[in-house]
Amino acid sequence: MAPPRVVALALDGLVTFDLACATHVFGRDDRDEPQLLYRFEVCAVRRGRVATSDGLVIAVEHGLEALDGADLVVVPGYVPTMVAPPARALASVRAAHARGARVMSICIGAFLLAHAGLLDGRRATTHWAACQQLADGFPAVRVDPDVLYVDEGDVLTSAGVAAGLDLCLHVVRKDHGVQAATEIARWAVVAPHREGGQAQFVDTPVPEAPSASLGATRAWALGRLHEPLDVPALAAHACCSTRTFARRFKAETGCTPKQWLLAARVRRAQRLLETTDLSVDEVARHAGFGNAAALRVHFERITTRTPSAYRATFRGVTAPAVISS
DNA sequence: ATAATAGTCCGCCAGG
DNA sequence: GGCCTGGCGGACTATT
Repeated sequence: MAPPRVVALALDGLVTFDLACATHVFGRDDRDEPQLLYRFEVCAVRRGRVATSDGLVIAVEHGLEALDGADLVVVPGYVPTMVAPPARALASVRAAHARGARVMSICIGAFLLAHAGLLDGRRATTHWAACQQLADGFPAVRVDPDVLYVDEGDVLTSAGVAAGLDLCLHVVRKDHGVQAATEIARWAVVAPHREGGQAQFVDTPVPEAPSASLGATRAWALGRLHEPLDVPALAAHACCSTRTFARRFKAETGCTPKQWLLAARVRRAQRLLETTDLSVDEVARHAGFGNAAALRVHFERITTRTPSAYRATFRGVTAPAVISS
C-alpha cells in the first residue's frame, strides 16, 4: 500500500511555523527510515513564490492541481483570516474533501475551512484568540475554544501554533500507530502525546523547576502503570492531599489525574498491541486494567477502534524502532 | 448487559 | 485582603 499523500496548501500570508509543523512530521527524511510513512508536498494557488506573514518568502513547486491526488490536505494558518481566500483554492479544497480526502487545519488555518463551508455543522477549534471571531463570522460552526484539537474524522482542526504539532502527531498515531508517532515526537523533542481534549489554557504552560511540578510524580506513575494506582497513591508520592494534588494536576496538564492515567494506560496498551503477541487480556493487565473488558471501554473511547482491530491494523506494519519510555 | 459498589471530581468554605 | 491548602458533600464515572 502506497504511503498516504499529504499536501499542504501555502497561501499568501502563511504562518511559517504552522507549515513547518506539517513539514516536520509528514515530510521528514532526516533519519534512516525503512519505509516512508507519507509522501509530502506543498502547493500554492499557483506555483512560485509565496510571501509568509513572517517576512520569509518560500518557493513552492506545485499549484492547486497537487490537491487532486491528496489523501490529506493540510491548511496552515494565514492572515488576514476574515478575507475570503481565492475561490479556486476553496474549490480545490472542497473538491478534495468531497473526493474523500481528509482535511486538517493548523491554528487559524481553520478560517479557510470555514470559508470553504467545510466546518458548517461541525465541531472545530482554532487559536484561542481567534475563537470568538470564528464563531461570530461562521455561526454554523460549533467552536470549541477549550481543546488542543478536534478530530471529526474527515475534518480536523487544531488550536494555536504548537497544537498543530499535536494534531499532526495525532494523525500519525491514527495512520501508523503510537510507535511511529512516538518516534517522530522523540525526534522532534516534543511530548509524545497531549490529549486533544486538553485545555488550551493551562496555568503553567512553561515547565517549572522539577521540584515545583508534578512531573516527577507523572514519571513515577508511568513506571508503574501495571500496578493498581489511584489518586491517593499519586498524591502521597507528591506529598500533598488528594484535593491539592488534583487541583495542581489539572492546572499543569489540563486534565484530571484519573483521566490522564486512563489515557496513559491506553497508550501503553496500544504499544503492547503493536509490538508484542500478548493476548488482549494480557495486554490489559500489563497496562493496568483489571481485565480485557475494562481495557476495551477506554480503548474504544480514545482510539475509536477495538484492541484487536487496532492490532490487525498496526502489528508489524510500523517501522522497526527502538522502544521509548 | 446491568446494577451495586468503589473511586473520582469539583464547588464550597474554613483555616493558616 | 489575597492566596493557597485540604476536608466535606454530592454528582458523576469506573469497575466488577
